[in-house]
Amino acid sequence: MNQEDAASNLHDEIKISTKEKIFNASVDLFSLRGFSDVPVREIAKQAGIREGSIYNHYKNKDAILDAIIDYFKKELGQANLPDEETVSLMKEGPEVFFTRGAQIFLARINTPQFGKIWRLVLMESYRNDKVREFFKKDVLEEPLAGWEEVFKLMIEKKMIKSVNPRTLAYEYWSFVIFLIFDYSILNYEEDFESYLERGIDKMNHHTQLLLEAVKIKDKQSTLKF
Amino acid sequence: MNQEDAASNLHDEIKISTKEKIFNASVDLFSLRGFSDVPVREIAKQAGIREGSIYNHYKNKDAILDAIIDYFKKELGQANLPDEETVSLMKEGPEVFFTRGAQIFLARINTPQFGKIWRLVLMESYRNDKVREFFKKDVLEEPLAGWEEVFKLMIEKKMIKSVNPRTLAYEYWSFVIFLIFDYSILNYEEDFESYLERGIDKMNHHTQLLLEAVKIKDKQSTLKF
DNA sequence: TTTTTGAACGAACATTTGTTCATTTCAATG
DNA sequence: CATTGAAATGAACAAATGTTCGTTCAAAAA
Repeated sequence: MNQEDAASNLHDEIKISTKEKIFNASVDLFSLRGFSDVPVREIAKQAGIREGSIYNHYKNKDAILDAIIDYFKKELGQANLPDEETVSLMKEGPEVFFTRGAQIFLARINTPQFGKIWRLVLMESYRNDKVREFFKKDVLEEPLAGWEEVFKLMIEKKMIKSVNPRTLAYEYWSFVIFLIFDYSILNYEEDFESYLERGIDKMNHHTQLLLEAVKIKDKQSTLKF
Repeated sequence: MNQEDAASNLHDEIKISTKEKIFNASVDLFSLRGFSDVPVREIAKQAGIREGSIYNHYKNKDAILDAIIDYFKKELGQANLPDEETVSLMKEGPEVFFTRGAQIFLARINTPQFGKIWRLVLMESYRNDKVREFFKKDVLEEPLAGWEEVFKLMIEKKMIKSVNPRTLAYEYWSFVIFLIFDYSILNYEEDFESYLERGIDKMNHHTQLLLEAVKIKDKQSTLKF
């Protein structure tokens, strides 16, 4: 326990409501073993209550999953850069734009909860219609459209060659999704934070290669990896 | 029913054993709703038998999943190009190599069963240790190592710039995995065959962009998309 | 035809599941 | 202190689950 936690326990005790305990226990268990493989009784046990109490706070088991997805959706929406910042960051040139942009984005989603819920979302997208719809819309389609705009703008500003911006958006975002996927299946036992650190390196490699393919200058730069 | 099927039914009637019926029903149901959400009774129903009969052919429910994975592993292993062909195909130049290589590979895995089992593998990699190990080893690590060798060879032959072959393998294969992932979550209701057709286009776009970044010639080719 | 053998059957079993509800607990309010 | 209302309890329930097993069936072997 670090100093801050100790202090807050002594003087400023943080009350975790029963509802939050249920929520947190569910995130832990669902993300590890999947929604349908976790009995309500086990959620209660992990939350330190009895199974009946859960129904004082959530209509049923499904409502817990719904709440988790809603929470994630909200948090994810707040992690995006506002448009003005996007435009001003672009003036620094494409390399800086992507490097800094990824840094800022990752810094905002860097909590252990996020790593767990990512895994949960990917898992349940296969079995739950609502989760799949969320994934399709909020994680794939909207970001893809956003990145398409970014690349279109870069082309207009002659920062990169005129290549179909849809293709570029796909190239960029599919790699992000792959990294999330890779984490969620193979590296979820690792700290989300330490995975993100390695992820940002991989992302930079990828972006550098992508820019190398679409850069306008004639001289070939030496790739540094 | 096409001519071939009709003919074989008339003269050369194909007997589907009960074990195969159970296997096929399980592939259908597991891939759609996930292993733990499919009751043994429903497998039996879909196979046209009673639940007790299943245990004449499989030790238990888990053994059915094991059998499916073993089957998939075997089939997937046979889909790879032998080394000699790889080397000879490489003489045609990188563009042809990737285009033809992808064509050949996809032609070999182009069965409806394959599409279903891909989805099943991705789903169960989250919940089943054996499936995850298969995925990690046979779907990620081994192909990555193989592609690293390919790129290393290309660099030695001065077909492409000297960029870390590991990075290039990762760039190439992660896109393949992304396509499989995309299919398994969002497009699994579509024909696997028709998805593969679109997939090969996307793959070619990706490869072309990747080669653009590592090609040796000074003149910049015009990307056709 | 009789015997044998393995598959199919389906009732039965013990567990486990999500959910309900009458009762108890307990802290805030009067 | 007494009252109140919300939260917690845990026994109980029906439904569903994976698996077992004595019996029936049918086709091959004798």
